[in-house]
Amino acid sequence: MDQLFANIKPSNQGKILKLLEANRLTLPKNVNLFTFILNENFIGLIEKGNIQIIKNDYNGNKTIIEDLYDENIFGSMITGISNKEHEIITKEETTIILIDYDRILDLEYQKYEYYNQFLKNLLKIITDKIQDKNERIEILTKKTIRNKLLEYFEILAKKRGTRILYLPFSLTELADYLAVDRCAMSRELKYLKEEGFIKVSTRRITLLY
Amino acid sequence: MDQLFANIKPSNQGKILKLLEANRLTLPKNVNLFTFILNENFIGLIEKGNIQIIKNDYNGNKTIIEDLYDENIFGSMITGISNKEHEIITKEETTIILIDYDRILDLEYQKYEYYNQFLKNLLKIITDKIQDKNERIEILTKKTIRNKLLEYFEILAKKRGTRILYLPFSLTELADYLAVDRCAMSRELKYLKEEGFIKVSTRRITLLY
DNA sequence: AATAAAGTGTTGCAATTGCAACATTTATAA
DNA sequence: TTATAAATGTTGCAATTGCAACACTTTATT
Repeated sequence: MDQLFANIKPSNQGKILKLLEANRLTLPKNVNLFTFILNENFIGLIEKGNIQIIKNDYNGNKTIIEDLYDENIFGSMITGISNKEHEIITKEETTIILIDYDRILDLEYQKYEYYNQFLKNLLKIITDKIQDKNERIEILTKKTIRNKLLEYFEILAKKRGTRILYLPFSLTELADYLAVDRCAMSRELKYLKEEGFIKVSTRRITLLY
Repeated sequence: MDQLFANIKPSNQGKILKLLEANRLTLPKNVNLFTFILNENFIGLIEKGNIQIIKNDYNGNKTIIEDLYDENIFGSMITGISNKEHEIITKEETTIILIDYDRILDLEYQKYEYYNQFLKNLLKIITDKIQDKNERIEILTKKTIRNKLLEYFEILAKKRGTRILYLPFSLTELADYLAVDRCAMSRELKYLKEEGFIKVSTRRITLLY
């Protein structure tokens, strides 16, 4: 909520949600959000919890497109997801706010001064999201598994400000994120360990370089 | 201009540009925009021309991050580019409008009713850009050169509504975009031709499946 | 606590890819 | 027009990767 409603008084936050006919949902673990989303274009805002946006292609390959936590945002327009090819899965109990995107772009709200601020906040959240995409592209662009891993670690280290990294997901999911074979990645991690570049214990990775 | 100023009267368009202290520049072919951009955070809007945003990594690998034409938008916040690692190169004579991004997010403009529309237009442009990123990720996620090519062709075909495709850039640049070795890609294109999947003549590719 | 399910580690092998080196064609500029 | 640069095509070979099959460990669930 923080980001989307930054510089908007709490009393006006409720008004915006009403104007937009937003719905708040709390869902248990392991459900597909598309069961609950009926609009074509929507924005979802995670109040608390964790969801993953997953694409299954015709080869049976599964790709994690996004892995999202509190205050993150997702949606058909933003993420380019559709219920035909994608799943939005809650990884734990999650509370989301659903907004009809078409209402956001509707002109009639412009008379509310706080709505302008709302749009700016939305803009900020979305540009942050583009940064994430760029990082992912940066990683996927590397030609070897080793370089993908190192780039990923580097980005994570910069974000967290430490070289002791706690992976936000399992190694299986990491392989999906990097779009490489899990076994091949496991092998490469072993080499990196043997060559003294990293130390690994469960999901904690220490960068030694 | 069209997209960014959709539903804004021409007279107000000029006012917005003035409010934002926007600069219009016309640049010759093959110059690096960073020579002209001094702000930390900026948005560039292409009125006419073609630019590429290129990243050079420490291995000397060059990656085309974006290939942009008329009415497209780019910028530090949107594209995550910085003059340390990136080049913004004009591929032909190009006219751009440069806007200080920080001014856009500044609150004092909210009293102008057309400014709200401007923000909404910006939002739309940016969400479109996310779609592009998603497509790129979709492609990079494929594990073989063949599948990357086919995914790329498929996306292009859907966009253009035809299975006769004119590539928007050279094969060398396409290899960069797909993040694969040019020679290996050339070989794979040959196989695709031999197996009757595609026909190629210069930059025209016909999908036969 | 027992059982099931999910995640991890390992490795041989075949397929795919990057790299390098070079020939040829096409585009650009003097 | 000619020289120059850029783009494209080709191919052997070594490096990297995906795949498959399996053992083992950790995490959930009843």
